[in-house]
Amino acid sequence: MDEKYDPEKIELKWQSYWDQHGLMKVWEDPGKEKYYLLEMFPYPSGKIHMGHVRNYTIGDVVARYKRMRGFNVLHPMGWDAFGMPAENAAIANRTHPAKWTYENIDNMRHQLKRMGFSYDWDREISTCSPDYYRWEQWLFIKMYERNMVYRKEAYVNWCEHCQTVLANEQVEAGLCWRCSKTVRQKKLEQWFFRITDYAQDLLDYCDKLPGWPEKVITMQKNWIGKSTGAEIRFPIQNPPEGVQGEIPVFTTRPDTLFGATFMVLAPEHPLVSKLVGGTENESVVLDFIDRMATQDRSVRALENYEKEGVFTGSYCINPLSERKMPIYTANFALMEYGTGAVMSVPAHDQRDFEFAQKYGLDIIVVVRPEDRDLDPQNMKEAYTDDGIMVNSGIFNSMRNKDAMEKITDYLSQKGLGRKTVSFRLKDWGISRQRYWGAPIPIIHCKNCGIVPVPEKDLPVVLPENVDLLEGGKSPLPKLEAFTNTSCPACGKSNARRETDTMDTFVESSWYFERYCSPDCHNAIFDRDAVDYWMPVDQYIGGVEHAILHLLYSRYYTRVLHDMGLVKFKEPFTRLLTQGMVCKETVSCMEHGYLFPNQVETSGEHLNCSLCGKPVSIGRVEKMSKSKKNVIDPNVLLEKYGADTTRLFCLFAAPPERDLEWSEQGVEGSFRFLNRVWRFAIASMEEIKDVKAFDGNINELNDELKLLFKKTHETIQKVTNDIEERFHFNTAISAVMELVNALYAMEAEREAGKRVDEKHPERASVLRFVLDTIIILLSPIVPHLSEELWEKTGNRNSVLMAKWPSYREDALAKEELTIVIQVNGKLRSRFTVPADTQDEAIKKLALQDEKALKFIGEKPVKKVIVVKKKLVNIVV
RNA sequence: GCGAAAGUGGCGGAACUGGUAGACGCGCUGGACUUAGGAUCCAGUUCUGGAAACAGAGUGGGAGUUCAAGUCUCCCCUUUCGCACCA
Repeated sequence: MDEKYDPEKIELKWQSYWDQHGLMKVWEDPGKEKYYLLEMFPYPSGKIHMGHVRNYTIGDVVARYKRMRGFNVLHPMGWDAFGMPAENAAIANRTHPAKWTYENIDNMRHQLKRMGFSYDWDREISTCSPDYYRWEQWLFIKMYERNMVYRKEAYVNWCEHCQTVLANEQVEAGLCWRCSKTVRQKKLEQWFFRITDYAQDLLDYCDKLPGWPEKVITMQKNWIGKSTGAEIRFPIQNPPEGVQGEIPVFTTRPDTLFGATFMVLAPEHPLVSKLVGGTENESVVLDFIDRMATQDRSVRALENYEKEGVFTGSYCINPLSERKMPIYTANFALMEYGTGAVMSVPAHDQRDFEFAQKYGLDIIVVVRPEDRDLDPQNMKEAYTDDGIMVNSGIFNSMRNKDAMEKITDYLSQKGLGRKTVSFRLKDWGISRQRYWGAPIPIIHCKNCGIVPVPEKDLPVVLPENVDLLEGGKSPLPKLEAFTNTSCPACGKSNARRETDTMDTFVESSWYFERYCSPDCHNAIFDRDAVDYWMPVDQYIGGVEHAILHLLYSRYYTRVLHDMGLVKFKEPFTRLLTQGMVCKETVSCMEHGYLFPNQVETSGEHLNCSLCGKPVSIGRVEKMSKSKKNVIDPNVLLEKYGADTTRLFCLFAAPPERDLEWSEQGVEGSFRFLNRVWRFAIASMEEIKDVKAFDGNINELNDELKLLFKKTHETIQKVTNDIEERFHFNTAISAVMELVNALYAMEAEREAGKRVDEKHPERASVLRFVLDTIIILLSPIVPHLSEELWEKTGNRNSVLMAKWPSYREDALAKEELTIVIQVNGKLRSRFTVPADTQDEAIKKLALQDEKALKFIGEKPVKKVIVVKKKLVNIVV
């Protein structure tokens, strides 16, 4: 009976067993408490990588654990299947994005199944399927009806050569990634979601998400970026014909208004071209605007970016000081923030200060520190701290904090401004001029304007019979069979279908609701199912989605809530952001980065397999194809199997931290599983027909009693580690200790130290210990556990087993080790029966030989007794 | 620049509310079993001195609180991450 541990054999066996017996299927069961465990669904790029493996392993352990704790666990998986890589691959490989995507999905599904994850595959969804996106289109129309969607002009990265829009990551140093021509900012009519309507609510609820990592909450708050201040209107002096007479600005420092000496408009500000139209400044200004438009946004955001601007030739009037302020346009003013106009106060704002210095503009100090005066001539930088008001008319000598409010009040009374807030968060632009996405369900009619597609005509199916164009331009606008349509409102046939598709973040903003009833045909989801399952109890994914995906999902949930479709506002009760999977990089002088299999060992040295030269080991970095420090999960599966891979992912680091990949660590995990396997197989005969011990511990001898107690301690430790902190690494080491204890016991027996007869309860205790080890390990290494569970004579899948509880009596210590410190330093220790009183312990400690040695002649000043732990003698 | 997190053996990492620092694993050293083992089992492994008993030092650096500090407070250094012309 010396069966070897053969991971592949048993893993395939149990995967098909679970499948055939439908063990992973779930449905609503009002009699059971639900637990919705969700991992972020992947983009079907072709293969799963170690990041997925780690993410989904963590999730699977929790899902299986919660299930054994009696919860009705929803644990679904699907595909975030729209997006650009499919288009790129399609062009490169002369295939179709749909074909490419579905093939990838098949491959990745197969890989995930091979990992043994406990998904209910009947709930699988692909966002590129019309069954899915028709409800996204439906919701778009509902949002349109509620004025949650609107259209406005916005800038996109545009490559004139390829005639296409580019995503930010396709712009490399201001150039098109494909043709290396200059990318321009181009204005296009686009669709937007009014996420800013919810800015305040999204911010407020940040503090009502105790199950979220602090870090993510902070990132969300920063992203929403609320600031309080005032909107102030500056009249324009002699505005040209047909131009609004004033410039509204947003400022957080209304107290410095008297110090505003010039105005800066963003280059994109519509007023700029109007002000210079027909003037001598026109060509200079327009050149400047044009130059800014061709600049890559990332270049513009670079550190130490030189401030630069031009005078428009116009002036506006400071509403309080009545000073004539020149109007500039400059690169540091952003159209997206506030009103796109800045009242510049060089004395009290660093950017304005630098700009004023460069262009010789006036600096007026209006806030001075309490202990000194400021001389504008000699200032080296702006003074941005608090102080006392000066040069500010009736507000002089106030504290600037007080003046903020007073000035704002004064402005409101005079109708020159008002108190307001500004958010950094912008409305969500969802238009993509791309092919592989969900079509926006809108029809443009020459008579009726914008008309939503009627519900009965949904879905607007993305046509599959298209030729993708070199350069990445969407084929949709030229596809007449798609664009030509009749208007649903007036019936005229000269209407044109919208050809923009939706941002893929839209699909991922509600997929978790769709999982509740993935086959629902007559609604976006089944109301009862969503009421039962949602919200998600535990969401697990990478920090890279800490802002956009999570914020959009929170926003979408609010939209659904306000439409009365769901009862909750927050979709994810608890969030875990797992760390990255990292590995050292290896590179060769000649060949650059090397894949792990391009490195060969010769003696002590590591050499490049291409040229034989020695390689250098680089820093530990996130696994990435470009750095070649990747491990293919398939290779691990072949060599060690799914259980070892899972075990190592969990053991090497706690989930929220980065994990450093180590081949030797994987070996160690494999070795541990073999240890468990061998012990179980060796004990099989002995325990097969025996019931697990659950009797009076006093019936056991010392050896068995100790083992029995240790087992209960392990149950407690593992349960706490998983339940409270998801610290699987310490849970695993607790089980390792228990396994080591089993081996130690056998070693002692073999060494002949215990010649006494076998204790009558030995088999039953052993059975209890082994059953426990198998159950405790089963969420982590489910296949091995199933196999051993079966082999040791248990019935049913270990999935059906109940998570063990620990017996208080078995945890109770009989003896305590008391530590003796002298002046805080550890000097000695002794054991006492657990019920020894503090006074007695103190007495024993003061008699302790070693302790006395350190006390010597010195008088004892004080003795501190910490219950059940230690005695500190102060001399 | 602002904000957050983290610095513990040769390495990955333990140490719950201040109370035995280094669990568990890797690596290394020695031994056993073996034709052989890179398999397995056993023992050792923070550093310094010592054959050992034992003693001293020790959680990035420096101060402080405390009977007692990896853990709390202050200052500094380093690393990682996030934000960064946000008016």
